[in-house]
Amino acid sequence: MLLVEKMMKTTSELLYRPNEFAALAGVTVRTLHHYDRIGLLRPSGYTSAGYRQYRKSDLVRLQQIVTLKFIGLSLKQIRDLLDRKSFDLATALSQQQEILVDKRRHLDRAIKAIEKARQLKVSSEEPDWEDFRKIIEVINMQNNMDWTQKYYSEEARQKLEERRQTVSPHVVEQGQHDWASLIREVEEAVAAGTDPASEKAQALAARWSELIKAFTGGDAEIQAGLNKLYKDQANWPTTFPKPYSDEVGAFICAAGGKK
Amino acid sequence: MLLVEKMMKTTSELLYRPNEFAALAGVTVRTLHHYDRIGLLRPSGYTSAGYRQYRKSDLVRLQQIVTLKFIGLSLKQIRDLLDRKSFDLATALSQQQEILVDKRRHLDRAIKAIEKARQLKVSSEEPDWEDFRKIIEVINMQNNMDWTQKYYSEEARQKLEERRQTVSPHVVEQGQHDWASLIREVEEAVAAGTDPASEKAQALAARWSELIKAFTGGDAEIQAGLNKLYKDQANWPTTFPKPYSDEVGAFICAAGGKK
DNA sequence: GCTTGCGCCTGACGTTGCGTCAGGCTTTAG
DNA sequence: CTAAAGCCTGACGCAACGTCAGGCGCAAGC
Repeated sequence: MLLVEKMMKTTSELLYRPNEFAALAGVTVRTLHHYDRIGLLRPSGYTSAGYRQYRKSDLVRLQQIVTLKFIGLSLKQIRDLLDRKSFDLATALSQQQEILVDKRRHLDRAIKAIEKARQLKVSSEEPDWEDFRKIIEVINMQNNMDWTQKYYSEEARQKLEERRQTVSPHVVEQGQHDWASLIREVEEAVAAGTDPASEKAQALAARWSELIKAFTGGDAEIQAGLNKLYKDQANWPTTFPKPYSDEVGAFICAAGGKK
Repeated sequence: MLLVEKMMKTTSELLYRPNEFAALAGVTVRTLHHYDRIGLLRPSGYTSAGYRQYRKSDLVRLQQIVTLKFIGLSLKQIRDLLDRKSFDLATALSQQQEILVDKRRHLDRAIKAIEKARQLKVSSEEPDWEDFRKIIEVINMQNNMDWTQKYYSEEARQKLEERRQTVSPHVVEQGQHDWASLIREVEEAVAAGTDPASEKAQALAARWSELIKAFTGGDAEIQAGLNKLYKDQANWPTTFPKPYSDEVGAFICAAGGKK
């Protein structure tokens, strides 16, 4: 026992106490406890009193942990990676990158939604919930595909999914923008009482068809799903999962858009 | 009792059962339970068997909840907002927007870090942890100011903070990029054994000073803090919070960089 | 030798927003 | 009338620690 303690003292220069050690990596002592308990980072040893002792080699590992945490990996993933259990870094990195990009897209949309909502409030003071909700619907329309599950057959949905994966994010962004502006224009046309038979309305309907084609990739099955979607909208209790209003749909229909 | 049940039946067209109701807003029944329990969304009533009953007015509230959740508010915040307890929407929105923008910055940096790490791996196959860590340090250098607390006086830090707020994100991005490339170039110069007195070294040192000046805004106090930082690096246990290596610092010093 | 103060330890509960059983009614479709 | 849905209430689980609470260990000053 005494011998062991003496040995530890002879190498004491290399040992850090929890406080110091944690500070070196910018984490808390509690975090060290946690990592110890879950087996992510075990101290090099314990004193006879149970104090944790760390050394430089532990610091390297801790830094790796912090680094991987920075890019959003879970502690479990980090453990698997560092212990080389069934994982390789390259795969993990590319997967994680995709996940982060997805998250960023969500953030972008949320930020945009707030932006628009704030613009609205400037003019109307009162937070018009209906408008606010619509903004977010439109922004999510093409990206958040949950509502499609109700209308597309499983195969059609898979096709759609494949298409989404082959389409670059930029194009999706573009499409989203196109939809938003087209719907806005149609709404304006409706508000202005434009004749659905007029040239302007025809042009709008043509653009609508174009977008639908671009969206579905010309797949008949998907278009059928869209038709079903639109019919159901008529007795929809609220407008929630509806990407555009009845008026807009009716106008386009009347103007001869294939919808 | 019988009367109450009858009344409910007479208005049964307006009532939704949990399943339907949840589907209308795209949430799960469990979510409704949760919202009920925490008092965020109480059903309009319960049947004698204890079944929850919702109506359209509840749906409006649920949609508001979903909408606010989309922009990242917590359920507690949403409750306070909808119940108009001490909160106003305008403030909440702008605050939330800032938070989201911060998060997006973090994501951007993480994505960039992964990007660079992957580039590294292409060339060296093995994931050089040291390099990987450095990448993230450099990316965070100007943005994640935790380490500055150790070196800057409180006033100097505040100045820095103010400067950061007055500087547009684009400029920060640019500066970050400049630093990264400059440090890389200096590292190459060191590796190539470039003479610190050479013209090339002088040019590098000049650029260095420029960046320091741009970074500190020419503030003497901040520059003093940087000097202190650099001296301490000599006996730093690891390179963790060091934005650049000893060699780079020594080279710039030798080449006459002011720091 | 004794106190003071800082640091260390081990539980153990709190947080956020539900998912996921488990066990037992109720309602509805056939 | 019966079986299949759907509903209910607990209660545990998750991620990554923060935050007590209660109790030692250790070095320094008296």
